[in-house]
Amino acid sequence: MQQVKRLQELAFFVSIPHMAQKQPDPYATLGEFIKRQRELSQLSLRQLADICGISNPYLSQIERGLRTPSSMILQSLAKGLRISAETLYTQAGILDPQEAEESDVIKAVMHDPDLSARQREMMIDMYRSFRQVNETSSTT
Amino acid sequence: MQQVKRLQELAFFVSIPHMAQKQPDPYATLGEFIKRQRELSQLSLRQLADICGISNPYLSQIERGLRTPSSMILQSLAKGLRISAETLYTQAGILDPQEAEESDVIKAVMHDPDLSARQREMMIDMYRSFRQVNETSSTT
DNA sequence: TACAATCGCTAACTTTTGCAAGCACATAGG
DNA sequence: CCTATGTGCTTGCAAAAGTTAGCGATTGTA
Repeated sequence: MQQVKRLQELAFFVSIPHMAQKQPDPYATLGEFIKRQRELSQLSLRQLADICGISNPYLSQIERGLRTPSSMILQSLAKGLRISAETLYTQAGILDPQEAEESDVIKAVMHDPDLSARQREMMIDMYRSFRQVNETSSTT
Repeated sequence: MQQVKRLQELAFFVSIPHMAQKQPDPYATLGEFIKRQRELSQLSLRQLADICGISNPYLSQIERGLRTPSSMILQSLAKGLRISAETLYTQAGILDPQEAEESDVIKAVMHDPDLSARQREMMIDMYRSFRQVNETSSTT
């Protein structure tokens, strides 16, 4: 139930510009980021909208943070802006940035679709324990 | 304009189960994949729905491919299933597969310089056990 | 048998997404 | 001056997303 609240907070953060002060990034909201990218590409709002196959009023609303675009629209925007979809998702606060910095083992475990959630958790715990043990024993 | 059509095709592909024959993956659709993950985690539909903060009928519809979840719902599902959001997006056909590079857990473990040989062995054993358990339990 | 709890699903509803039509403003060109 | 074409924005509206209430079926338990 409290997850709902977290979702709402995320939504709020994504769509409302002045909530962006949390991040040091000057283009913190998804909309601002997209607008910035569009302007860097010298594209007008309509041009980008046409390229992406979405309507121009809608793109306008996205840029101003009035609408939260769906996954597919976001994907389409990523293609239009020649940007990795992951970058866009990260900007939108949808993808975890720190995940990229995790160790390869953890990443691999997280990505393995053949393990259950519990099993993944166990393997990651195990891995972290090993790392910790090695840490302390080497500083002896 | 033809981008619109591509979007629709993607939507169709994502949501309609029997369109999934294109992929060799037996859990090709997002819904099937989520269901599989949920069952691996021994969670009932309602339990996962509660964890993710969404309604159970909606999760049911997602699993059956009747609804396309938004980015935020997908993210929430990823968290609930302890799986990388990227993996989920890739399954949904929203992220390119090569971007998410499903690196092998064993390979990652083998290459990790911070683990001892013994620790590597243990992790790989553990991983193999899990896989085997899942194998037998899914052939029910 | 009956009562309670859990499973997944259906139906009806509210909310949000995304679009078509059209507004106001600016820069030109005839 | 008047049309033309560009910019971004506002306004309803259809179609999806997502929720609440409740169904029938199953399981355990008294």
